[in-house]
Amino acid sequence: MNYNDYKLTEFENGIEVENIRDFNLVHILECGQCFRWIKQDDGSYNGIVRRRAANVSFKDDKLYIKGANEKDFRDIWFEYFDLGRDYSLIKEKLSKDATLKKAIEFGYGIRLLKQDFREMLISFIISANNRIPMIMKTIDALSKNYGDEIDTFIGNAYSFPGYEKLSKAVLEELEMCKGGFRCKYIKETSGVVQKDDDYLLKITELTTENARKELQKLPGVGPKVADCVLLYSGTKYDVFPTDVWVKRVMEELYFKREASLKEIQEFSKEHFGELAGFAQQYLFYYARENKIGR
DNA sequence: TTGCAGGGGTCAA
DNA sequence: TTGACCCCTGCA
Repeated sequence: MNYNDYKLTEFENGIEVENIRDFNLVHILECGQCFRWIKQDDGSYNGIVRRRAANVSFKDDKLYIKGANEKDFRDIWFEYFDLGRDYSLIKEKLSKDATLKKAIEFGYGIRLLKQDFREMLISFIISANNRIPMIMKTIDALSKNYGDEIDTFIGNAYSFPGYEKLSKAVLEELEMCKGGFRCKYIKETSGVVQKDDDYLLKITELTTENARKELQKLPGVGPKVADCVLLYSGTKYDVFPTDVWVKRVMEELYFKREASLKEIQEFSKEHFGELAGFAQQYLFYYARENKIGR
């Protein structure tokens, strides 16, 4: 799949992209990987990506992106929605596992978004022992207070703040964003990473195992957050972020008993290999929507 | 109305 | 290995 496989039509203030497969906005935007998309009454979503705001909707095999033109699609959205990847092939491979097949059929339109590494790092530090609505509120407040105002067709919006702004923020002011005990981690981690211009490059070049270790040196980053950052920034796909939902669904569907995080990690590595990150998304969505283990 | 448990982990002891 | 942790929601 590449850029030319999609037929683009520009309309006033947006584009229509035809021939999109394996795509469902609810599955993609509500499977816990992103925090800046808000569902509208008509079923479309408003969101902020990089320094752009957009409204996206999907019908039949057509993706509509308001606030974008053909060039934006090529520069931003094609990569963001991972449209170069053949998800039918991934699903086919993973569906050989009968258990996973069920989860895949349930979340058939899931895709892994390729998001900004810095935004993922800070966002998932915020996610620790937190709930999605709160995470979204904190990220929104951080952006309003420390990001840049960007001009958009849906009114004013704010880009996600850079490391420099966050590292220099006064802690007491950061705490106005309701990040609680995580605020000091945001500030400290931003400071560490900001000093190292090539941090992302360094992480990218490491093996997955070493990348996880390196990320965990940052304040507020443990194994789960490290895996989320790697996966949702599209840096490494052979990770298996294991939160309470994934732990529960693995115990219920595979182990049939309680299992340690270490056991689950080893199992996913052996069982799902290079595709572990994709498997995790289907399992997580299946577990949460069906309230597995609750 | 008030009070309390607990949440999509991490850290420190 | 275990408890504390910000803040908010749900529920008694």
